[in-house]
Amino acid sequence: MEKHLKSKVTINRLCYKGLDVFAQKGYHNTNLNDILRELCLSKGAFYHHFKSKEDFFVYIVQNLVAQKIYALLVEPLSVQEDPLSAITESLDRALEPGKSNELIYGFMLGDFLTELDGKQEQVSAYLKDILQMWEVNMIEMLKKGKLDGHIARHIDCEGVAAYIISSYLGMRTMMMNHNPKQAKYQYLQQLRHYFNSLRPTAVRA
Amino acid sequence: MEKHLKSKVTINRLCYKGLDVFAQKGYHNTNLNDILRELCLSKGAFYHHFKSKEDFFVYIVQNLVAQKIYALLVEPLSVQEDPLSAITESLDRALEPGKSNELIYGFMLGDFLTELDGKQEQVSAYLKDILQMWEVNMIEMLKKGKLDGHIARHIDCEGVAAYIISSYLGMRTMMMNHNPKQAKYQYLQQLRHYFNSLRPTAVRA
DNA sequence: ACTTAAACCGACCGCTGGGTCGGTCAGCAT
DNA sequence: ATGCTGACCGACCCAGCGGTCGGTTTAAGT
Repeated sequence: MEKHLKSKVTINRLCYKGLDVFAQKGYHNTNLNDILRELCLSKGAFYHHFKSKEDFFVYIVQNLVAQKIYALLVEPLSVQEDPLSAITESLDRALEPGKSNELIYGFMLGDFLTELDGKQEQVSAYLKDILQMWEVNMIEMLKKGKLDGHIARHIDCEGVAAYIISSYLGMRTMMMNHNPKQAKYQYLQQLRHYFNSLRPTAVRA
Repeated sequence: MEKHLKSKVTINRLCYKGLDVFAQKGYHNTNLNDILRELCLSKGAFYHHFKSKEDFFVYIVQNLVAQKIYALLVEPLSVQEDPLSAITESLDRALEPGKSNELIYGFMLGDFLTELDGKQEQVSAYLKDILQMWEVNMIEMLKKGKLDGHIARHIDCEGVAAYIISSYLGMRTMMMNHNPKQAKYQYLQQLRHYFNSLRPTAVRA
């Protein structure tokens, strides 16, 4: 195989495995040796491609997590006219339990932020950026929805976006005690109730 | 001072400082040496009273966190007839930024659960218990409120409780990027919107 | 074929931090 | 006085893990 390609393949293997392990065990609890052993790679291979564990993590966040969040939670917001429906559907899709290895990307942001806040300011800045990207896009869409008559005029779009994201991030912690499928169903149900309270009274379902 | 009393004092100092540091830096990021140095105590003193770091943490969770959660978030639910008002007020009070050292106890549960899940099953079991105590009490009160006509009959109380707690836990992550006072205000505002959607239509504000 | 450099190996380093252990000292009982 | 016990000290131990570095293999250029 070409060297260039081989390098790419190795980096990819490292990143996907890294994402997997980081998501499962958190940043501090994850050690490189475990990842390397599972991939049959050496310390040298790792430090040939990345200059530190932190660098590695940031690379993963920017290249895998950010893109997934965007594709799953940001981009779908603008394809529909009614922002509340768009949000509901995007979350529905994001919560769909895919193949076994599929990760629920949105959640990880919250987890990592919780773990790295305070310490590791560099890293958490990147995480915050991603969350904020989601938030500002949602606010934008909500405001647009207000103009189009999908949302009552007195509603505070910033507050709504923060509330939606909060509940989404928090659900992870709750889901650990419950059946995921049921939790998803319940969550979306309550989200719909909440959304109904945001609509102009004449349109309320 | 009597020996017995002196021991209690030391344990108390350790626990309160420990709670403080754990809440700020998380479990893994907290090291005993820092705590000990700040209290001018030695390793020996610590391991005379606690058999491990984990033991120490569990002791704190069971003795300080659980009680505070109960007093702040569980007990107040039953003093009022309308559960939705009771919940709003308890969260309002829980989110009130008290004295500088006051901790927002509810949040920590979510943080620790997020950090310790997977690994450290013993510990996270205790944390889950506390969360569940909150949840089942809330469900109970919601069901009672339904009978009393404060909540619409078709509402799924389990789902509502999970949704409330989720949003509460998740708000911590969001609040890190925002002004806490404004975040609290926005949060309660949206909570009220949501609650309005749960009331019987005739009573809806 | 020879050179070069990237990809990779794995032994090693050093720090961090949980945990140990022998010792000291104060207070209390006999 | 004597002995005992519980509170506490702090030097030390050691495992884990991030990071280093000299060496080896392999693919590509000439």
